Amino acid sequence: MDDETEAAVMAATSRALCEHGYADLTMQRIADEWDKSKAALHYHYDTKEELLESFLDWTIARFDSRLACEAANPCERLDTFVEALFGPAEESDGSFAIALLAMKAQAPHSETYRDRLVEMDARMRETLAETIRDGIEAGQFREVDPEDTARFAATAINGSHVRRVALDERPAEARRLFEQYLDVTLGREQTPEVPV
Amino acid sequence: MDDETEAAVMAATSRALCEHGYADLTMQRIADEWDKSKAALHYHYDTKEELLESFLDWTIARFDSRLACEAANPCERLDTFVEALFGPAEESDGSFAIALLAMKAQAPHSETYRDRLVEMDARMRETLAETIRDGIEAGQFREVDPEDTARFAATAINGSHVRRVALDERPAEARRLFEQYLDVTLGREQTPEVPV
DNA sequence: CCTAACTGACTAACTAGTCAGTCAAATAGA
DNA sequence: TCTATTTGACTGACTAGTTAGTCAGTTAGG
Repeated sequence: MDDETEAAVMAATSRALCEHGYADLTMQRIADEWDKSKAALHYHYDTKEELLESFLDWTIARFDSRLACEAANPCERLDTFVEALFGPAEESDGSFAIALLAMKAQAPHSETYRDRLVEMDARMRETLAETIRDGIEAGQFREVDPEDTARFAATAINGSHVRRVALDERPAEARRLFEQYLDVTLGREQTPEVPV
Repeated sequence: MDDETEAAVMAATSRALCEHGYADLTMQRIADEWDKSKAALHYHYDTKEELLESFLDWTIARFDSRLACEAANPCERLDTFVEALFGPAEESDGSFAIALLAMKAQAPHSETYRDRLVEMDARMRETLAETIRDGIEAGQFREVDPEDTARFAATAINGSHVRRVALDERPAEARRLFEQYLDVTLGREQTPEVPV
């Protein structure tokens, strides 16, 4: 199966999942979004389970690639991070967040899902912790515990994610508070007078 | 329908939802957990949708009652809050968190769910903001913005909740970081030297 | 002509919801 | 008080519709 076909199926799955939700996600609906028959779907993926695992992999890969940043400056790297998580792409679309939360909610019932989400989280935290370590070493950030700070930041990101999906809260609001938290905690910029 | 019956059905729904997940939650499975027939369920609740809306109401009511605290001291009220969210009940059980996240993930596809979750969140944030306001007035907390701080705290709580369900992370870990955040942000206790 | 990609029609299993009838306990009538 | 009737809670069997997955056969390109 070529990459183009895979991408088309994954995009169709994403659309179907956003429109109908995980509970009402059927092979027929994915096929409809793909504009092919249900049997064509089964030609490429033996079972629904197999398709959905591929979809989780694809989703995580997209997430990883968005977070990738080669900048040397820790501050800059953090900005890219925030931009990837709360930027205009997230603001307008939201399908990514909806699909990902659907699978997070399914994690307690699927070891496969859970394992991959744990891996994805570990990678994100490691990226964050490393950036914080570098920032401290460069004298740009305060001397916080990098692992703890990364974990709490990840928790805040997870929280923003749920709120965006479950409460339909604007990512811009979450972004403002998250950046404020980073500024205060890491001692970036000028005014830690009245922190939040 | 008496309260006892309702409680039994709600508990059965909770068990079925935790065991099978929202996607595989059927009237038959709820009935099995209740040890009654599927028809008995339809005798009390006309449709599955009606039953699940009742279940969300019941879940939110349980959440609210857990957060209730009459203490006058803001610090104490905050402690009760943390205890209710991360305490031993949450540590051992987890069914509450799993069920709630299942419905949060479903929110984009159900206005009813979304409305109720938004209300529940507003109540939680208002409780937090008021406690913070009182704490500032009493000179116990730093002069932070109560609404912003409450919103970010709520986001961190939401995040801990997802991590507990999706990543199977221990609540005790989340609690430690959350309390550290509160201590530093609100200026509780002694050492804001090396904040996280 | 061969093969990869695909279709439409099919099946077996499962779904929400219905319905006629059961049964015990409450209620009413004498 | 004894009996007749009603009522609320429930059951097992049923229906109509939907689901994942199969399969024989079609089609287009090399």
